Amino acid sequence: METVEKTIEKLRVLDKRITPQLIEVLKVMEGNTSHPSAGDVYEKVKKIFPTISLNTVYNILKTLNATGQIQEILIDRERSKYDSNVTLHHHIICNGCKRIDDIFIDLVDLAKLPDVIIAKYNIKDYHVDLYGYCKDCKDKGSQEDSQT
Amino acid sequence: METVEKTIEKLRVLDKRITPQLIEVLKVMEGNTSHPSAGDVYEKVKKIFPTISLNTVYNILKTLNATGQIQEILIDRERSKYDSNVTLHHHIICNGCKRIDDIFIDLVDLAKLPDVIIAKYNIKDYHVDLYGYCKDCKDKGSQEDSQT
DNA sequence: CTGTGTGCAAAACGTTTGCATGCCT
DNA sequence: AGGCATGCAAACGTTTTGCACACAG
Repeated sequence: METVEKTIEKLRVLDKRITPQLIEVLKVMEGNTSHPSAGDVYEKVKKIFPTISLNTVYNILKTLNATGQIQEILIDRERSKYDSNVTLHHHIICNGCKRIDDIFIDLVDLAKLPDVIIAKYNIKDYHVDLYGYCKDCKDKGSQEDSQT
Repeated sequence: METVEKTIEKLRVLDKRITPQLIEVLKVMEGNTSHPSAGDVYEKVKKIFPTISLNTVYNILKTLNATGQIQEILIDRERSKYDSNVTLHHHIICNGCKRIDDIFIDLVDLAKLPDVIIAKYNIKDYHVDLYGYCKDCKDKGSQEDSQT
């Protein structure tokens, strides 16, 4: 998403009601690169807006995702995470602590795909997930495989 | 995974007990390219082995995944899917019907990653998920976006 | 004023856990 | 015979649903 203000404008155009709860969620997500879960967002918003319900956070995140302001990340089986950056980028997931870092280098060459496949499916989007171990986990020796 | 027989041998080496339930799950997975969920596997095995429990299917799939015989796929938020093909390949997900097809062309050029990142994380593995619409869904006009 | 968004509670769903029993080795 | 795997039931955590109320437009 862009700034809170610009996002509000986009939502207004889509006839969405601009509620204080929505604005708080936007503030939490703006520039947030930590890929928070719905629960994470709820906890943060609750500090500023104590009466908000988890359900409302789910509703707002669903709307933001459906309208393309944010992107739902399906990497952690236990809970969805949300990415405020909807531009093309990829993720590196640490097999140890499960943290998700962003990569802004496009590693994919769609031109390698045969025309048959391009024609058969309408590829609109793609994600690359790289799996490894982050520095912290390497230092702690948390790898379950390879070099001791 | 390879053939049921070869997989059994690998599991035997790992001191896993070869139970009839395990064998039935292996039979369901062998050569299966439909990326079934635990529930799907359960339903199929139950036809041949009516007393098997869903829990047992979960246990077996977990073991097979942990030992590298199959691979858990985290694409569908609602349920894990399992891929009997553990060789490097990617997935095309239909935004309409959510079916997952396999792509055996490697689209990724890891060499594009700066050495800094390669050194920082130990990239061991990567997945590419392409999103589009399969032929069926295109014919049905199920796209939610673009060209009518 | 109208109806969408909120908040509460309860339900739903996939998955995990606990435990007694069974059967592979 | 010993102990891991099974099967049943209950628990768990996330997400969804239903409904009355509130407030943005």
